[in-house]
Amino acid sequence: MATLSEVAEAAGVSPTAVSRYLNNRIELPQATRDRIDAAIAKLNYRPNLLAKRLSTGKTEAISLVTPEIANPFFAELAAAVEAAAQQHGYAVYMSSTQGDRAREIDAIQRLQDQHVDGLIMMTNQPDDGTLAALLEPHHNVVLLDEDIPGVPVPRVFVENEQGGYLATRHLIEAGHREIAIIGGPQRLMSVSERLAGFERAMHEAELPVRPGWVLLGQYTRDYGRAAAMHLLHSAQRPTAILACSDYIAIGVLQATRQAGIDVPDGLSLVGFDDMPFAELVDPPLTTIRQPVAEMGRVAFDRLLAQINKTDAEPLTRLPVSLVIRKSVRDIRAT
Amino acid sequence: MATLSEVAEAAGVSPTAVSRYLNNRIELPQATRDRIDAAIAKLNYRPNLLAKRLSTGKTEAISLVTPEIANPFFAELAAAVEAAAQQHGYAVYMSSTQGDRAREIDAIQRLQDQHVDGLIMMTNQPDDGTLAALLEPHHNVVLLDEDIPGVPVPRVFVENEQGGYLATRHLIEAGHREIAIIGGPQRLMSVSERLAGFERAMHEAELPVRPGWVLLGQYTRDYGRAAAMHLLHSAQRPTAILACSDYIAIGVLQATRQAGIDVPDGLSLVGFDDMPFAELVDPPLTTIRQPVAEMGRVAFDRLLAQINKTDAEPLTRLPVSLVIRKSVRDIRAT
DNA sequence: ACAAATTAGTAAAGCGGTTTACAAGCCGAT
DNA sequence: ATCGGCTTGTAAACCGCTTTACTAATTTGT
Repeated sequence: MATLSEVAEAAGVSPTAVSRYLNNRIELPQATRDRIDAAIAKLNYRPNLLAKRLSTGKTEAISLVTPEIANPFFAELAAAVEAAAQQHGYAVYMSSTQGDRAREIDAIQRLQDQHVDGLIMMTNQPDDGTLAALLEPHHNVVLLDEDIPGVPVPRVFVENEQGGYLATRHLIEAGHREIAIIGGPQRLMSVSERLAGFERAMHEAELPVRPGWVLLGQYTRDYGRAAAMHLLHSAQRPTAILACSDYIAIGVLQATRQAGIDVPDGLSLVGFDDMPFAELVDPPLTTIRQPVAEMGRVAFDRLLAQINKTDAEPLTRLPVSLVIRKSVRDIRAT
Repeated sequence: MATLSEVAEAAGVSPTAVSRYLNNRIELPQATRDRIDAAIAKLNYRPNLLAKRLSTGKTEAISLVTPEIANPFFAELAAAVEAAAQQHGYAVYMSSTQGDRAREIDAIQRLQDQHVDGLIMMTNQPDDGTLAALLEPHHNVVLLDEDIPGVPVPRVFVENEQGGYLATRHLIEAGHREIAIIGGPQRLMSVSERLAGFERAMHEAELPVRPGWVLLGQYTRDYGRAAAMHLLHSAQRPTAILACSDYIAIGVLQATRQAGIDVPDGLSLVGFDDMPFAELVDPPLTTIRQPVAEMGRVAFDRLLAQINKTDAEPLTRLPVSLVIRKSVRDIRAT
């Protein structure tokens, strides 16, 4: 592997000249440039990244922390971030934390250790302050999808409240009055916001929000199934359920199957996220779509701005939209 | 950020001593060790990875190249690789190539540039020799899931032939005799192997393989739909289809819906991969399961062996299994 | 024609570790 | 008393690039 000095020698100039030429920090006459180019070609020179990094302190890499890369939602997000990063010449270092706090801390550590220039952080569990404290001294971080309160960095979220509102409105407009909501961990921002949207729509329609019909637990299929089971076996059953994630919705669907209830005829259901499988399940799921690709792109843009010390928008809210499929039945006709 | 020299000074020893102590290349008396440890703690010293990497030429990172990280199959594989890498202290750089040859080359380039210590390569399009030539000089590479012929590196594949065989046998045992197969690009190893398994089962049962019922195109939903459309509209229709991927199977399902044919009553269907959505679709898909997590783990193990110059198994074939759900109907009873 | 300004570079000091080669001090054995 | 061999280190080169500070040669302005 040829080095810069070897190239310089072959071209009859100093290493400095070659370095500066390659980094566009000097204007050289055509003749000199040709000699250098020739030397580079002849030696098949490629700059040693490791050396460059040590010298500049920049890594041209960012870290992407997701709870679980195998989850299609995060995988899509990761793909979008990676595409944006690639365009700007950044490599992406991935880590799935599996909801493990230690791994999240690890990832932040790597930022401290100059392993990467920046960090896009997604988490799916409430922070007890640990993460916030660790993140506090860093500016080159972006929070994506879910909040970690008290960290002075840009955030990229979706209009969760609006999503909850749209979904609930859709149910109400289909004639539903007995609506339950199943969501993830109560302390998660996305959950409380979606719930707020639900409540706004209910109040607007002068419908009561029954405490027993607000079930907050986990963003998982299992929780969705358990919660739905509970609802379906209680004395009074809702006619519709708003699931705060498509995973939860899938769980609900399992429960209805088990209970012998048809969706949408016996129960209407709206999901959240529009995961790739949402249109494949039976029935195809009416759900709230998040602009996943855009979230990834915007998150990277914000991070790049932070890395370059340009001021980034502190909070970006991306719009959601209702995707109507077949899991909601209009019961006004009845 | 404190440096090694500062630690050395604070501990009253030379930088060499500290470096060697930290890397377990020297035995020091307790007193000295305590002084060094105290200095490290006091200065909150963390070794600079960039410097270490330049010095040692090792990066403690590997690169994972997938066609498309948003695809759940690759995402799961990536998750498994990442988990294994994490355990051994390796970071993982991800790149999705989107089937773009230039991006694949890019990734190999990064290996050459010592960006990473090793490379796990997945591709989903036949190689014209370009990749093979680029990969040839490298030993620290592992090919996963799909072959690139002529590269002298370890490979980790599944028993594709056996998968094709199992799926076909299952259909034959359910009484099917008119079986079509829809697969990905003909030149892809996985395709030809799965086809070979199909043919073996057919021959064994003394059933003819009709050329018009072997449709090889893309591993996509769209191709699956188009191919199924074609089959369903021809004069003679198969009673069963073997789809060489679950994506293709989904496409087939779309086509049957459009054509008003019920699965499994009007047509039996077996998929391949057992993607997460396979059990969620309607009807739940009978399919061939690949041991995704194990594939990722084994691939990393092989790569690690290569990096450490221990000889790795040149070819590993992981077993597949049939997962019976509801997309195949036994027509013998008819 | 001569100073000033520009052009076309260079030498050398980092960046923060690792590693090779070498050495002082001390001990036990001869 | 001396030799060899451990123990406990150290000095300095090196990894390959970037960058600051500087200069010789050439052009421009007057």
